Amino acid sequence: MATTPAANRIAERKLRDKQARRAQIISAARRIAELEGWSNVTVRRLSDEISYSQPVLYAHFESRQGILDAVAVEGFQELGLAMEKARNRAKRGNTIESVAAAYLEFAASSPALYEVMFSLSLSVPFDDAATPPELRFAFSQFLELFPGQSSKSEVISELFWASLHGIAELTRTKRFKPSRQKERVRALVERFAIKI
Amino acid sequence: MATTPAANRIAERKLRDKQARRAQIISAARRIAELEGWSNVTVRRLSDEISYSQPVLYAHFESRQGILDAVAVEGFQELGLAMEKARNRAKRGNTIESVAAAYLEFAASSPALYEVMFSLSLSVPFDDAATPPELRFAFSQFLELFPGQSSKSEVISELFWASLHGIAELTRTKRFKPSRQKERVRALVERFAIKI
DNA sequence: ACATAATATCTATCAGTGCTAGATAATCTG
DNA sequence: CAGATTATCTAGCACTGATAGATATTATGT
Repeated sequence: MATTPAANRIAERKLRDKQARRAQIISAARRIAELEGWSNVTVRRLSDEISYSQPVLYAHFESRQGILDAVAVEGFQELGLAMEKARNRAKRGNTIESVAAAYLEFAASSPALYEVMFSLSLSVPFDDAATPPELRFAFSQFLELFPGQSSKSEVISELFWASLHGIAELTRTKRFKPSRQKERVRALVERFAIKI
Repeated sequence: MATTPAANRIAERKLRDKQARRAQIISAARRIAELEGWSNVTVRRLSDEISYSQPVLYAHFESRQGILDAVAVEGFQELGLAMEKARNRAKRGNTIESVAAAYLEFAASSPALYEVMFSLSLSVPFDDAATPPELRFAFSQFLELFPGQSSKSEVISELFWASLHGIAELTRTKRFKPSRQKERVRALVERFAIKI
């Protein structure tokens, strides 16, 4: 029953291959979504992209939705990192503006990614044991902006997130003219930088 | 070639029937969406509901999306009316809070309707000649809240709308606990009632 | 009143979707 | 090297939105 070293190396290689293929699927889904919309991200299309037959995808993901979820989680990780970077880079006093700009820049530059991050409603709840750490990490960047132990600072963080999300979403769905985005951010920062 | 009065009455009755059927379709779509989600609003299901064959729906709407659009437009009309009512009912000084509460109440009580109103992105653009008046009417309620001729008040209106939309959306997708909604609204109103 | 034109509606079908069962090929294990 | 396990494929199901062509119903001109 003792697994030989050779067998170990083989098993490892297989695992690597599997993970690589998983990454390929996610990356293809993301690329197609960004170029042609999520409705064109079909299981058949994805299996074509990775040159495997259709059922192979179900060895990596439970369902089509599972693929979208994986893309979304990747998106939350990237968004969190972008915000963290913006916070660290900012000069004293305008961290809020810096993070706001980074958030909206992320949403604008990857609209399909942003879309899937917030349309996977029921499958990935937030305040739950099953909430992906990537999602928590992203939200923690907001909490850092409004330090304080009270539940009040948490409410402010949520509100700031909501405002940014609203701007991003109304821009993405063509309700807002992109031209006035700077004015919007300025007005937003004005209202959140002050102590009330 | 002169159409007789009888023929006129018949034509009118036919028109009435057609409009009634159109209303039936929209109402069925809305009901099913609210109870079972938009993915269960299929053309076949709708044709069942009105006891006609499937292709009949295409005499009323160009496509399935056209049905969703019609539901969304109806939603904007109702949202605008709800906000107008809240504004008129409010005591002097807390119109902003009153409208905010009405907005979130609308979104919470008809989540599927709210969803379709903001997910029909490209098919109904905002700042366009083809923007439905119902959509303009709803947004005009925000403009009334922040009177002033300058473009600044328009930016504030947009920002307020965005904040409410963000709250509504993050609540709908289970990112926010509904229990703290009152605190959020209070913090939001604080930030928008003041003059900066 | 009746043949003809126009309208309303249906049945049947298309191509495409997510997903799965069952068969086959490739690989590992004792 | 035989037997078990794993990887992969082909073929199919039930469903979707949408449309073509046939059929029934209604209106119109003489």
